[in-house]
Amino acid sequence: MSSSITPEPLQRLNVSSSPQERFEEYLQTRGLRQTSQRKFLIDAVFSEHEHFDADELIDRLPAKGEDNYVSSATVYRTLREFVDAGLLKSFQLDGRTVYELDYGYPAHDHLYCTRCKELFEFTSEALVGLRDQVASKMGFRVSGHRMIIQGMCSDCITKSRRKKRKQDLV
Amino acid sequence: MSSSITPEPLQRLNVSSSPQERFEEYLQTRGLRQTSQRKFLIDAVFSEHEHFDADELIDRLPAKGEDNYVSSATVYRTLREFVDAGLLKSFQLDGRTVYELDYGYPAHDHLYCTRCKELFEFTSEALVGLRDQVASKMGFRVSGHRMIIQGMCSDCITKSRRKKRKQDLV
DNA sequence: ATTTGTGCAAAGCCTTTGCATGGGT
DNA sequence: ACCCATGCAAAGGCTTTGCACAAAT
Repeated sequence: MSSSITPEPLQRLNVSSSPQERFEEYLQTRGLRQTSQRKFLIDAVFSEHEHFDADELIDRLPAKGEDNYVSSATVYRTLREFVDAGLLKSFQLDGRTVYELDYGYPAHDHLYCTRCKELFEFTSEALVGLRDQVASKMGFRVSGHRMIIQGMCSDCITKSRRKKRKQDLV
Repeated sequence: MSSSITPEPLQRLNVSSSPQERFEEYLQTRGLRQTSQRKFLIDAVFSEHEHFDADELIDRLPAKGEDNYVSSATVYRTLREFVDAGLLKSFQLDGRTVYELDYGYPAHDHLYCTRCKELFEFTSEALVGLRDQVASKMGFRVSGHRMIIQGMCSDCITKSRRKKRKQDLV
């Protein structure tokens, strides 16, 4: 029961095909095309598993004039496709759209530190059980959920204590 | 245990002062002013307890030229103050900011029907317990949370079945 | 050859803000 | 009299879109 909460970093799951392969399949079944931009973006996105928004992604991509430059419009369009294809998940935080890897990673929820703005992940089977119990009581057919716990992470608790001590000395 | 989920409509709690009184207090302690617009808006907002966004609120307020007209800028500014004052809560849904009554109402979470776009409320003590348990494992100091269960409400399930049956007949 | 994708710039949507005027205290 | 609040219009931040050209099938 208490082991149902997993604060450890999430591991990639064993999945039969890579994100690249899965996206190819997605494109082919809909008569869409494989382009250099799409290939480049999928590699860029899956090269690290942080949370990011469109702007952050654009910042770490080649700038205009450099090789492999991709316009922002295409980045936005492609991020949507990745979500459609089940490669990424997206949600809203502080007004912007945040993306995270979905394909190949276990379902999880988030803790959000309102001081350092960092997102932490956790998994809890009990939460999913509770969700389904609530939904069934309400006659709902569940398709998903979004749980974000807001607060202050341990690092920030420490830092804010230090800061407060300093202030108290003045 | 099973009684910890409350799908029934939320009731107003007994609170010593009205939203109006509480807002007056809030304004006075900060040297802010009571204006006709603020009074009018607080009445408009607390006259029904639905979820709404700025646009929906503006739509049901008097139009430009009519009595008690309030500019959109003031509506936006005032909604923020209501949140600061603890009268309203706000959260993001599908990109827009949704407001709901907070002062005088018990804490709760939401089910969101992605078909009819309606929000339903539920309360669950177990969810709060789980939240605190997760947070403490992660060294977090909790300040709040946001849980939204997405899916299809019972009405929409019925409707979509009917629709499907019709389609099948064609 | 056909049809989708891309880049560019413009527009959209929701919300905030600068500024001059109006109104509480 | 002071200074906060309002209305207006303009600007902001993020995202989408129309269009002409480029590229994939």
